[in-house]
Amino acid sequence: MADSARVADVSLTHIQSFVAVAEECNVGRAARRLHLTQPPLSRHIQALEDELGARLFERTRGGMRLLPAGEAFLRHARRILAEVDAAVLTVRDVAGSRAGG
Amino acid sequence: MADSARVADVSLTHIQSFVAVAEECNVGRAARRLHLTQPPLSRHIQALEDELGARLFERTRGGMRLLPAGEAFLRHARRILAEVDAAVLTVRDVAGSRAGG
DNA sequence: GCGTCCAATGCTGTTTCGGTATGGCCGACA
DNA sequence: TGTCGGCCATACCGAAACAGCATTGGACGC
Repeated sequence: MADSARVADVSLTHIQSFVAVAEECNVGRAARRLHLTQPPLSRHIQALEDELGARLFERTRGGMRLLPAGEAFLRHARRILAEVDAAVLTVRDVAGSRAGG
Repeated sequence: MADSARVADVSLTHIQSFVAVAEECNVGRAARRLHLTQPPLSRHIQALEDELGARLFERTRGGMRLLPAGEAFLRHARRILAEVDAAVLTVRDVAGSRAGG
């Protein structure tokens, strides 16, 4: 259909979850960092992998290790989050400067 | 705390909704384009404005017109969506080339 | 074998979300 | 002036999504 490669069902929440897990190499720790529990975070990763159609982590005995696809995604993920942050700040700045003076 | 300006509750869905409305200058039309109905889309915009703490559109008699804050956000929004698209494609490419050969 | 550490899964209560129906506003037109 | 049509916002409700708890299952160390 004409919807092309639509942004799919990837959500910012899933992306944040992914980055946290990638950095901690451990779902439980990442969960705490996100003020979440392990099961939903585990499902976030699964949902993301499912949506992307690619496995992002290797489940090892000790935790989670990034696969090549995961490393590629991580670079984009960080940029996306940074861009969202920038967008929020920009808007608040523009609106603030108009409202404030 | 260190969560600072965290990506907040802005969601990709809201961003997509915003872009559609910005381009159509009309909630109903944008809704159809997104395979949605007008009320939820109207709520997306409100939620986004609420989250950002800034009004993005001026509600005029004929529809929606971007305010300065909205124009600023639109530029970021397009970049975010493009970045997400790129991320998805990259991952599928990396995973595909490894799986396929 | 037993205890430990990890991620995954089953289940459930709550929250979120989209759709329908409706309201309020304003201009066009007769 | 009264009606019609187009617009966005709100009220309400049923369905889907989500987080948390409890538990399972796999792998290592002792």
